[in-house]
Amino acid sequence: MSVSSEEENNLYQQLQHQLQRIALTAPITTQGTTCIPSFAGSMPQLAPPIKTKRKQVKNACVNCQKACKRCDDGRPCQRCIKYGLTGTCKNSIRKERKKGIKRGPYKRRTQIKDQDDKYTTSTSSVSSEVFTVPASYGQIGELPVNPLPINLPSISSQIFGTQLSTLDSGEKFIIIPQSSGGTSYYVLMPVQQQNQISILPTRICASKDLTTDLDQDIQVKIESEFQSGVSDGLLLEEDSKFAVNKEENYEIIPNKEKEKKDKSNLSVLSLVCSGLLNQETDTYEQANKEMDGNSSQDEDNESLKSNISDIPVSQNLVNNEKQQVSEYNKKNQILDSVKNKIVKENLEESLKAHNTPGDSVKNTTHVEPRVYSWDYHSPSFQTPSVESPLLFSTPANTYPVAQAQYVPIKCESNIYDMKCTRQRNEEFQLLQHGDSFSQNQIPMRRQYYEISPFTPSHTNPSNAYMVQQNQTSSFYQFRGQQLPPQFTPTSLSFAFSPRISNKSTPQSQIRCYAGLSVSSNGLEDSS
DNA sequence: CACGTCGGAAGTTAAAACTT
DNA sequence: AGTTTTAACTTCCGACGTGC
Repeated sequence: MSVSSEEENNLYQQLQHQLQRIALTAPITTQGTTCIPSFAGSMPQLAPPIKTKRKQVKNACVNCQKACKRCDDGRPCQRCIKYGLTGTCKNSIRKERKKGIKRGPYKRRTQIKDQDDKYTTSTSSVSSEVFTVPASYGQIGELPVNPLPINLPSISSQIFGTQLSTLDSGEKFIIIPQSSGGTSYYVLMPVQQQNQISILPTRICASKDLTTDLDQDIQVKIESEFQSGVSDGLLLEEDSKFAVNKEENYEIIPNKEKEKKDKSNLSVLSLVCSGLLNQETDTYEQANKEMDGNSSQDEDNESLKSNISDIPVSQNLVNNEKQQVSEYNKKNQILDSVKNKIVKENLEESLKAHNTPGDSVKNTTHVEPRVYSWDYHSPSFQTPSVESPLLFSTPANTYPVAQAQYVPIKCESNIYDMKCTRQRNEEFQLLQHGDSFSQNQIPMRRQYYEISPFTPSHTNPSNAYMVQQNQTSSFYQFRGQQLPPQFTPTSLSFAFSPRISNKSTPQSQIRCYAGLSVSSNGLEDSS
């Protein structure tokens, strides 16, 4: 089924209208996100309905081919009928593809492998395998899709397939399976961690363009030091939480020596060190604000800010990071001490190399301020953040490591209401694109991230899963106590799973979509 | 306004290259 | 043998020209 531009625009208008209705007006504070589209202070914006994947027939008729006009599968096709060319409306003959043409060695594979090495870690812990892939958000059906970077932890097969599982870290999650080989995903339920702040960001986005030679030099030196002097056991689980956006403009600092065979540990270390080098004080200030007002840390930040002009930027940040990392987990202390030592040594060396004689370090060191897209902290109730990945989806077979996805979710109740009403349901059905996709709808009536176990829908012939309305979930409870209501700026509306029932969907057509909305306080939009 | 032409962007797909 | 990458190949969008 093809959708004309006019129909497409109509659908877009409908969806935009729906989102306008369900959007709540509470302003949202962002943290300078650039990797993820910002929804701050406004209703969710759909991407303009301009670019959609063009549908075309496998084989145009000779007349349409000659005229370079749209054809259809019918013979005669509609265009030939219109112009009275039914007699000559036949499939065009396709040229046979040339054979025996030699190609050079593939290039992209090695590049991607390098990136994957940077983005992933080789630790065996389920909870620590986090990496980032671009997912999709935006509209339903054929409406535009934009990339949304999300964290996708790999998940071990022995626990995959259960409906409610607990990670080593104590976090609970549910599995949302897909039939027929589609990419299943899971929803990770944040566990409140009392008196503990997640210091290490689960991913770091640094602008590659701003990477300085100085930092790279330091990083490379650190790697070599670790390779020779640090045992594998120092590579801790928390380190592997570093992951980076796979988008082109947001990469972790590239290594100079990329082609080493066993890079896993070095990659982890590289990420850790890069994070330490790159983190900005402001980032922590924001993080601390999110973390429900840890006053002592706020003071520390103020102190750091006041002194920042007196200390070379990199060193200042490194020390700051080191201190916090140590607080975060004592297991990192050894690692940090070594890093710190190396960083200091290399910083001094680098500064000597970069400075002209007689200049002070402060005046001559040119360290560009890092541009952090966002800091994504482990989900917690202290940090409901607009930066949290809201929606998720990943094309099947595209990211083979990602069998599951790691997404804090709040579904807005309005979405559910929209689905319930007959009229809107019909609209929604219109928005479904042909038979290519099925629906995973995750309605929510509760105030928070709570989400009930998913069960297959018996009324829907596809592989859709819907929540059971009357079930009460224990998710988002901490030690048996219901968590108090609080502001939650994010929400999820829809998620579509690739593949549908017994229809074969080519890999190129496997896409997922979801809609975005914004809410506050879990209140329903009464309009 | 209808229709023809056509450059080239977008999409498809099969062979080559690569991995397991 | 299976998967991924690449590029040959096709479709058709959209700009433009022409004629009625």
